[in-house]
Amino acid sequence: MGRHTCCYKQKLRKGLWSPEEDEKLIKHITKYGHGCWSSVPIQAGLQRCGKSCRLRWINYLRPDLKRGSFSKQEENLIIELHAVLGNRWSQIAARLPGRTDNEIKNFWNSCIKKMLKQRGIDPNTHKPLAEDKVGEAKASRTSEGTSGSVDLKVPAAALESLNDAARGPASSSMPVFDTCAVERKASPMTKCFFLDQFITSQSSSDPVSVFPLAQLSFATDCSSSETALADLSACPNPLWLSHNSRLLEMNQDFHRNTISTCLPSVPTTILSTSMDNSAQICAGIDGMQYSDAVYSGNSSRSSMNSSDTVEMQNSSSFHNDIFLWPESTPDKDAQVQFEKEPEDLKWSQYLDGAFPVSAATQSQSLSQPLHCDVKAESPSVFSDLVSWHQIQQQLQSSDIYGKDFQMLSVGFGQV
DNA sequence: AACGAATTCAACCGCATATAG
DNA sequence: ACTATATGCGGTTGAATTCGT
Repeated sequence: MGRHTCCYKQKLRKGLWSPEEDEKLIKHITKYGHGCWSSVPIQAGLQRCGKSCRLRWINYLRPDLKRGSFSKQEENLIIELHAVLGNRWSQIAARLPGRTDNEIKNFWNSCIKKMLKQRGIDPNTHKPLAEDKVGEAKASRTSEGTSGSVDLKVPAAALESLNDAARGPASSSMPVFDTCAVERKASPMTKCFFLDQFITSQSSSDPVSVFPLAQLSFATDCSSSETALADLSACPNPLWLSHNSRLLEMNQDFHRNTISTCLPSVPTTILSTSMDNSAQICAGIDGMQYSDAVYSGNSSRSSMNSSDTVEMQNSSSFHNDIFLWPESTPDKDAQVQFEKEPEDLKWSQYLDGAFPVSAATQSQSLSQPLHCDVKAESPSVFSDLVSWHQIQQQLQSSDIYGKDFQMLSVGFGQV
């Protein structure tokens, strides 16, 4: 345990990487992939430990990094996610395409923390600083009375910000979330569950439908989809939150169906179950207009390979932090892209920016923590996506599903 | 222009967990 | 089951850069 064995070896360079070292590492990974990180420095002729190579690649050299300053949306998302996840930077990073955990962590520590303090918000608790002290005292009193209570990190600040957003001009019909209601629901038995990806639709004739498009992501204190699901099964009163902490009012049918439909999912499965069950899993969400399908997620590493991730970059837009459906149809370039086998894509070409990757597709295919993107061992998702395209085309030609279908395609990954 | 303070951010460290043998 | 090794994560450090005087 502890320090990596290669770190004990002599003559290993430390400190900043030189351009020559970067070049060696890029060339090596471009040509061979990283494989076993501990062997990378030897094979690449670098006087570094594998760990250092990995870090350099992940945080600086990999081509799908966004770089540049954080957008307002990203900033808000980080704050909301932090309210739920705490300092789980890797999980937060998984929901911010092109950003690394290190980058987000630095941004949090250098900028957001300061900003929140200036606004009178405790960056740790996400509550107003003055109120926080009262809350602490209250918490200590209640904890004396309730042993073994669940540490429910209900994102009060996030909900506050959502309420602010909901009060905005673009969201007159948005639900105004009642933070008190959340607290009421937050009995010791309550747990929060998150859907990585779902879609809502609303028409005059149909009730709002919710399609749980991806796997159950995580619970506040669960390590995997499986444990989250086990918890969900045992939890009588779960709180459903979207990836960015939005509170979802779900009825019991939704809970039951989610258990049966949300587990390790591949795109075709998602499609079929979601489409088949869409009528059954209508949930009681009133007036919900946004979609959280903007970021997908593959937080469940146990069930999905990172290269299987279907990540969507919004070609849509936010207004007042509310997701707006795109008017345009899916990007045809992106479709062409996915119809190619990943093996056809030369990594070196990618590094050179040679092959045509639309902005949307770029983050789709490469937004998740790398290392798998280089290996490109699992083309299954691509074939699934081809199927998806075929179905999509059929459905579009039939013109039956109209806007719902458009929503689905957007949520599915803007393919 | 020069200096020190503040800030940023790449990289390191140590630990926990996963995996292979 | 146990041990050694590999990987990933979050906290921390410190060099480089920016800012203020």
